[in-house]
Amino acid sequence: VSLRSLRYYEEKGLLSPVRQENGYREYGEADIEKIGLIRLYFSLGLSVKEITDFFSCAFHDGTRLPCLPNAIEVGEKKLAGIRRQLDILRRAETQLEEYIARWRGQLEYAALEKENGGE
Amino acid sequence: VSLRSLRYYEEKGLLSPVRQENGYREYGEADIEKIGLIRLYFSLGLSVKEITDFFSCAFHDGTRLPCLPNAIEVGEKKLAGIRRQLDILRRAETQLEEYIARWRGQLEYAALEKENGGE
DNA sequence: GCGACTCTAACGCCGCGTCAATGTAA
DNA sequence: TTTACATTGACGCGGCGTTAGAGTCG
Repeated sequence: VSLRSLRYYEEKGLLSPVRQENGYREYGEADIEKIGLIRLYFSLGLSVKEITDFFSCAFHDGTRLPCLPNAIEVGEKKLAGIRRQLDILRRAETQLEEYIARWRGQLEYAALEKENGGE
Repeated sequence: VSLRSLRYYEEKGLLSPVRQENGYREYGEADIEKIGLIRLYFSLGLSVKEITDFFSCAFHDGTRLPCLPNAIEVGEKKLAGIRRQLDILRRAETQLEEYIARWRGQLEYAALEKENGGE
């Protein structure tokens, strides 16, 4: 986790580490844990706002049940987005494979042409 | 293709449509073709710079063969990147599926608790 | 007083979306 | 004149990388 990322999370209100007298940040265990969650959520494709929503959900006086339907909804939207992205990437993969194969073919053909032309 | 995109391509030197007397842009057939290529390359995950490289390759006095190895190299790197991204997304997909399933479970459990507690 | 660390503040990236202000065509 | 186009210019997004200038610790 880069320094800049931590700064960013804090700037966005996702994180609020305690400050020492000098102004230096002190990351407690809870912060570390939270950072892990943040990274996880980011890796799932969530945005800052969605993550803050999740957090405000999770830490609102223990009763996080009313948030569950919302979480499920957001999660499903994200899932749909991920699947769309997967589709796109898979298509790009096969396309690119074809292109590369074609280029290789052109290279070989050019090599042959050179050989025969050099005779 | 949005107007802004065309402006952007032009701004980046990917495109240079002829101007009419009034200053209006005129997109010829070659431009249209080029736009298609640009979109294709973008969809394959290439950056502006890589696309310009490809173009300077393709239009450098007909002999584009010396560019092929380069193109293949770039292509393979992109392919590797795409595959990494696919991996990440696939993981995110299953993770998210698990999370959602768990949330659903919690919801059901909560509903049952309420029923029983109400008795 | 030096080097290794920290801090804040700010700009840059990329592929555009989205205004605002102005000019031109029909 | 209105109205529907076109133009340039600028800011905004998101998740940071990176630099600059100043402070702080050992």
